[in-house]
Amino acid sequence: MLNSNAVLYVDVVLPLAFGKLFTYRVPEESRHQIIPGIRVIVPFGKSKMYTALVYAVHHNKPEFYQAKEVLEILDVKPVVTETQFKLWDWMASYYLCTLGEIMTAALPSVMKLQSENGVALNPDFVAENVLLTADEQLLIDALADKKSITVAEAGKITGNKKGLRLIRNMIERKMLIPTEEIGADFQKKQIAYVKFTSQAEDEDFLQTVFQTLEKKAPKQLDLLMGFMRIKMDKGTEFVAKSLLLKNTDSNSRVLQQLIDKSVFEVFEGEESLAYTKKDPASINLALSDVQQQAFEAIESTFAENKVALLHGVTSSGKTEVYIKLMNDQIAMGKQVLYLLPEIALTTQIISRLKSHFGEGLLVYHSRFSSRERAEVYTKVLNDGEAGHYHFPIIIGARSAIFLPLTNPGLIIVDEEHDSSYKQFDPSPRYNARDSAIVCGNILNASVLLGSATPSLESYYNASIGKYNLIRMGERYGGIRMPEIAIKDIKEAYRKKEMKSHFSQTLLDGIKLALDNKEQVILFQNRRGFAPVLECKNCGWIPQCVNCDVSLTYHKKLNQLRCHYCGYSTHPPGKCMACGDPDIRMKGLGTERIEDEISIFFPDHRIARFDLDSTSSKASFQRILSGFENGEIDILVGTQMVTKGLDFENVSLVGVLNADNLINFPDFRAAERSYQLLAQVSGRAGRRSKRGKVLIQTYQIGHPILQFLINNDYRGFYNYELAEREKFNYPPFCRLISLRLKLRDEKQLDELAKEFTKVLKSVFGKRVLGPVAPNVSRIRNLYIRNVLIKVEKGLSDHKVKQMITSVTDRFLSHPENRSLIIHVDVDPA
DNA sequence: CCGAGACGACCC
DNA sequence: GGTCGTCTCGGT
Repeated sequence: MLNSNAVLYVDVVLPLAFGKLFTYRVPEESRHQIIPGIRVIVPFGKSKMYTALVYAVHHNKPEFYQAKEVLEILDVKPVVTETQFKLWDWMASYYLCTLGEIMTAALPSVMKLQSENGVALNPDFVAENVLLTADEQLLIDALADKKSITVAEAGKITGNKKGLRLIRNMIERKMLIPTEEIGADFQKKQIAYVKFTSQAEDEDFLQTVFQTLEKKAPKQLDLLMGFMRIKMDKGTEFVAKSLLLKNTDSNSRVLQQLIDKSVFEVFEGEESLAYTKKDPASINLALSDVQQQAFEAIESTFAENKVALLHGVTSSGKTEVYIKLMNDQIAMGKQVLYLLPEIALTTQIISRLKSHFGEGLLVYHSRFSSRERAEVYTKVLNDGEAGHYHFPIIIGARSAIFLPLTNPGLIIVDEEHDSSYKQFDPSPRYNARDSAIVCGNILNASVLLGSATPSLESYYNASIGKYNLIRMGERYGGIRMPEIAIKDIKEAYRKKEMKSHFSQTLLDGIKLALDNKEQVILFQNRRGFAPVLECKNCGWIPQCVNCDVSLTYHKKLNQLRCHYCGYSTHPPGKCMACGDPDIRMKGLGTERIEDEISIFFPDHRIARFDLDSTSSKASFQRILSGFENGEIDILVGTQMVTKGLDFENVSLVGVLNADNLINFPDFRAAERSYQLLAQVSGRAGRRSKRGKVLIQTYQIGHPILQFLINNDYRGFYNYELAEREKFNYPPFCRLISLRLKLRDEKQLDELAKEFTKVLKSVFGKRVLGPVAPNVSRIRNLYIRNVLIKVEKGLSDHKVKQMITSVTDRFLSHPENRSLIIHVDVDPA
């Protein structure tokens, strides 16, 4: 129990990779404001301040050091709830990371400003009474006309590297106060709305306007009628200007004329006003029989407190089922978290959900700025007062699992097989799908995993009864599964049927589709133009200077680029090894396909959809809507085209080379290939016509491809499960991967061997390696991997404890200090 | 005798 | 993970 007058201390989480909490003293005057979950500013080290998170409040004076004092309290109520901390604790112990790393991942960066913290002049400070140093005077002068500066700027102004120390001192002496961005309201995105003037509310006035317009200005009349129609539909007094103009096919000149006539007025308002919230009861979703059955099976699964795995083929109409489930949760006054892979979060799916849930939908993903994310975060945090949610539906990518939900009834993880749910770097290396299940347990929410191609783990869990499996085996509305054909390119080459990288069959197929005014997707899982340049004479291949990979040639930029560290250079005019000018391009990237296909179809519009062509938010959207609107005939893309996009008019999907997928040296290669190819195939086909998929490969007999042709997920599952059992891989064991990094390769090899030896002394033959990974150097750090295969049934907690103690002990030896060890639990 | 770079302890 | 103190080495 907290005593009312003894000194208070707080244990705080710092947004750093520290495994422990830090204890600070709470100033007497702040004692009543301190509760777990709020943020505070604390001094750290000799010259730094951090936004820290209060984890615990207590009276235990630290024995071995003098606790520093909390400088500032930033929140009135917790920004991290008790249940969130439970999830954080689980993550930290399961994924072997620190709370600080989780804090860094969980809170939008504007909520944890550090040395970028701003400071302002304390209005209560009276300069006359104090003797200022030159630096202090400089800062105070600077603040006189700038209102606030960041700590970093302060350092520059004073030319003093110890800007933070100076500022900390000045804060302690009440000269300055830290400015805090959050709470000082975010700039809400404003858009223009149109509404009637008060004059136009009058029936008679409106009648007159109608009469005048009818004769002279039909365009204005259309706009007016359109306005009234939308207003009626939405049940609001105002309509977003952009929406009005778009829906009435009008323009701002016409609108201006009506404004001049005092019919309309325009005002600026928050963007979210544009959507009206609908009464869930009013949403009448007509589910098909299959959908209805799935819906009911899911509901009864939830009643059993089990996880539901919805296996629905592409276009089976899973989304309708989701919407129905969401609706029910809203009706019960609960929240729903809907997770999707990042690149599946397109406007397509968002606007579809917005049309159902209106302003009740919040979106959260990494294409948002930190500020926008903080806005969503606080909205979720403050929502749900008096048991009512303004934003019951929250849709987001991986990191949305960290949002401060208070009463979720349901968490949906769509495309649950997608490997982007797993964070690779930096730590926390968590899997949002698995975390969602834990989160569901903590918050007492049901969890639904959905996929057309479930991960082996999830399907296995369903087969042993841990999850309930719900199948939706047909495509919605009678659309047939696409016809998948395999083209043997080895034979095609032999018969000279290949034109550059396209078989004649593929070219014919494309031509047919285009002739029918249908669209084509060409899939190649590699970006750039040609993966490598190679000297014809000596075989020299340009390599990255920082990483152990060959550079990829990008034609448009005329650059050689490293896809790992971003290094770029000009392509050499001649071989750097032997001087021979004959340098050839080898291999195949999306850019080259885009280039070459335009030679065969010069009159058609071709676009490319990959990481390079979509780097900006705008270009991403431009290409998507261009394809949607039929302005693009052929879309060439990497796996980006496979995620969550529904294109009505695509009749042919071509996979240029399935081999580099299938042959990827990883135990998940087969699973990934199947998933990727099934997903990309799912883009083909539409209501009236069966879609076609043509896969070019050297290995026509590969079992994966056979299962794919027959749309036989179960066959694939059984085949792959047997492989996993044979070689002891998940789901038959748990994997923990350790990545060792060091600048010096020779030393790394020695340390890696040494480390593995220690590890083996504890884990025996569960330890494999060390091995140099495919890419064995990134950003000048050499890498070695060690893998631990832990059989099921072994105490997870103990295993992790042992790993931690082994690594800590190993790193505590002075000669091993520079070694970096990254632990990756359940690597993707 | 000084400055630059390397290294390791410590951060509450 | 970053910073700061300390140490060493090479320069004059």
